[in-house]
Amino acid sequence: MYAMTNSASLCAPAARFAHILSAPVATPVADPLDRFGVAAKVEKNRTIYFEGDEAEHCYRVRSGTVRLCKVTEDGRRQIAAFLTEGDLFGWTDQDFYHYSAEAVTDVTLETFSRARVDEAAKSNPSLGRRILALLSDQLASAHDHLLLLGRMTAAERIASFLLDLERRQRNGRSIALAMCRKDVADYLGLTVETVSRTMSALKRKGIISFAEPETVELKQSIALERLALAA
Amino acid sequence: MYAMTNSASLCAPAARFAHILSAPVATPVADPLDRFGVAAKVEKNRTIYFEGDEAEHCYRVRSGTVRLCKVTEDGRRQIAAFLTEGDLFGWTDQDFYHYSAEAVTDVTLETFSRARVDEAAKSNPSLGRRILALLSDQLASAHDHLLLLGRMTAAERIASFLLDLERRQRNGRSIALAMCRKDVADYLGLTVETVSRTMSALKRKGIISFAEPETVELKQSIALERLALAA
DNA sequence: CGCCAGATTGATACACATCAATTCTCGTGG
DNA sequence: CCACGAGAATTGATGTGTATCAATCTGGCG
Repeated sequence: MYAMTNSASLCAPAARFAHILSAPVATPVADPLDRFGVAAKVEKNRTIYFEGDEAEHCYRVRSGTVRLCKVTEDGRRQIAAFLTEGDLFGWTDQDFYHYSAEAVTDVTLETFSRARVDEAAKSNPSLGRRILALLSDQLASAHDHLLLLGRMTAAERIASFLLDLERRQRNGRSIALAMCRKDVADYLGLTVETVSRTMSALKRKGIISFAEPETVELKQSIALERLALAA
Repeated sequence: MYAMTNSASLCAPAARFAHILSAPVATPVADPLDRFGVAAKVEKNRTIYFEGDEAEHCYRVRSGTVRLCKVTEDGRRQIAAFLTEGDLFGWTDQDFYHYSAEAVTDVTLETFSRARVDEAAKSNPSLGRRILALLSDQLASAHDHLLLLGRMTAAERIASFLLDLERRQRNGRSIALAMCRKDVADYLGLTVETVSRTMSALKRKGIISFAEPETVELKQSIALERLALAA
């Protein structure tokens, strides 16, 4: 286990995975990736790689949550995705990462050298396909996210977000938010205050409930779905 | 050649990166795609395929402009990308298209059967690479677009949009807008009125100029770039 | 206990949306 | 050639959703 705690460039291409926390990626049979992943740990709020770093590695999340984001000179931030167990990121075809990757919580990762992956893909076409499918999924999620940011109201954004989280973590009725309100806001293109107010409003209406900010229960998924009616 | 097969967001930085994974960059020789494309024409404002349709074909734009978009039940629309000559689209790995493709102008296309492409990719690994690079570029553009929609003001959005168009069509100083104001608005997450007002304001300040709505000249690119300072 | 960061709540401001006229462009037919 | 109509673009008046500014409130931790 190497502590990658000292930020700098640990590199991996900016790959934007499923919308939020994804779960799929089940690894039924021998996953070709299982062979050359190198484990790494990253502490909460450390940067895994910076936008613009040379893209030398790709990653898979073992545990914890990762965010992919961009920041403007004047500090505005947009989060493109939250990644969780099983999610791949950094799988770009370009020379430099297009997005920064940061640990939302303490995280354990598997890292893959691009050169090695590239090599492996030559002899194993199914690996190439796998990466293709990955990028394709990420692109689809990004497109949904565009609609959300360009055309949805605050309530609709929150509703979609919560439903998305629920879909990805099938732990009964209650959802664990690994990220703080600011992260949610930067993912949804809102401010913390608006996120907070909107969630309070949903709570007041009995559509959701929560005692601490990081554990939310969906009381009326139907109502939420009605709100999130998009696409 | 298709230096920018890329499509997604117009606010993306020019593709100035060489490829790592892929074959030597500048090999504009015999494109494997040239072999099995079937020509097709689509009239202005016709739909090429609908979101949710089975994804049976992939396309390359020969001439004209195509838009990729999503529409909600209540008619809100988000355009994810405008595509022009040389751009590829519809190259998903999923069974169904996740957005619609429509002709902004009269368009000529080359269509490729997915089955055939899949077949060809098996024997020709460089084709697989090519598609990978394509998706990777589209993803990068989509990420830029997320930042634009989530965190930029109307003026910044317009500025990025115009600069992006300029970058893509190197025809001297003046830019031809193939799309109407509504399309621009739906791409930028604004209303027609705001697009119109913002462009008028830029014109009043002498930063851009135009006699007809569809031909814009950038008088002070520097000022525009200052506005679009994002990323 | 007291500090501090994160979350919530309140008061107010503002950027953009909405509603509503014009104006402009262009195609069509008298 | 001009009147006419229709759709697109522009401009104006007004509304509103969310941002901004500013207090509290809360829970974890030294």
